[in-house]
Amino acid sequence: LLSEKPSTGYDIRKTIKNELSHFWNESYGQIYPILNGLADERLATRRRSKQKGKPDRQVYSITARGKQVLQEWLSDEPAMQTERNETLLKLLFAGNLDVADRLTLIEWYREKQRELLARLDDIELTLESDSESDSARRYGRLTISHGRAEARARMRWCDQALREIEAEPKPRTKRSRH
Amino acid sequence: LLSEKPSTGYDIRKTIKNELSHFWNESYGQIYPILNGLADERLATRRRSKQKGKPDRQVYSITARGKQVLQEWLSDEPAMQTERNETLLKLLFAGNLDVADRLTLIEWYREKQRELLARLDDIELTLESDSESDSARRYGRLTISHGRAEARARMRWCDQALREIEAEPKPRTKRSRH
DNA sequence: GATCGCATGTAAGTGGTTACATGATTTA
DNA sequence: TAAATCATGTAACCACTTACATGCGATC
Repeated sequence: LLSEKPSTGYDIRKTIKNELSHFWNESYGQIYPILNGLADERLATRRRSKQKGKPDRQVYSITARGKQVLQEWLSDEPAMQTERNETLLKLLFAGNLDVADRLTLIEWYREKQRELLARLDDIELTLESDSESDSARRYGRLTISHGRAEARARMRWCDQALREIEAEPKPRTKRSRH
Repeated sequence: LLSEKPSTGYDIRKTIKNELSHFWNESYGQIYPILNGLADERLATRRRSKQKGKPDRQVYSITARGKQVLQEWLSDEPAMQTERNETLLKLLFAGNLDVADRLTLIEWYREKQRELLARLDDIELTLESDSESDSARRYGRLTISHGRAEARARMRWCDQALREIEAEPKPRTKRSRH
């Protein structure tokens, strides 16, 4: 983010929350120590900026060396994140639940995707107004369309899953005969 | 997994790798201490089983209390995982790369989705032959179709992204005039 | 003779969140 | 007057991976 503009830890957190939260997140507990580390390694410089009535700001700017290291990192193959989907994990063991709870699980997941789509609309607006560079705006739009494609695919899957669960053959258990 | 059948840590790792790796992963460093913890909390019992020529197996079985705790966990709303996609993160700053490297990034991602689809075919076969219960097989199939829906959506997005990047207006930089 | 599968585990390190501490100003 | 926003940071804790240690038997 410093390659776009000099920022404080607080700024960075805000940007991530407003514009990147559909595919990335960092907490203060990560951001502040990392910025310190960047300064130690001379990948960024720090400048204290005084304000009236507000705490001092620590403004970090990327250095030439920082830009170089960034470019090297960008050229490396991305590390694939370990996929984790707790909904699917629960679904796999849904045999331990009754049918109503299985449906609730999928409906909950579907609702989350709907919420994500709504949030993507907000992020898109922020992105169009706040992006520093043309390329950040252009590629930001692509991250949005990626999010939408995934969310829509998941919603369609939910619809299919709901139909299948509703159509499940009722197993005649010992209990059901009473 | 113990609700399906009694298993050792080694078994569990294998099952996760062969049947759940498209949406979940655990390493030995997690599994063995967790199984120990389950036994401590009386959610599972441990039985040492001797073998000829092979190390002893520690076989864990779920207890009644374990089944109850499992059902409670299944009934809770899933905790949504923090989404992280390093490809999108790199894409957002792709303005620092030349156009060829931007295309390479998306092509790499597309290839990963193709590989995932191939792996899903393998997982499906394992699942059909190895699943313990009917419901595990039925819901296992649903996790596969979820994976396919996501992978296909991402591939279509890649195709779109590649077209857009190729069609980008060439910015007339100072360097390009030489 | 090398490597793979079986089998259990630990130690060190990394990555990450949450809660806390502090405190002024602005907004509801 | 309660709360949100601005602003920086740390400590405690949790989650997770990687590498290591051990060792037999089977396969290539």
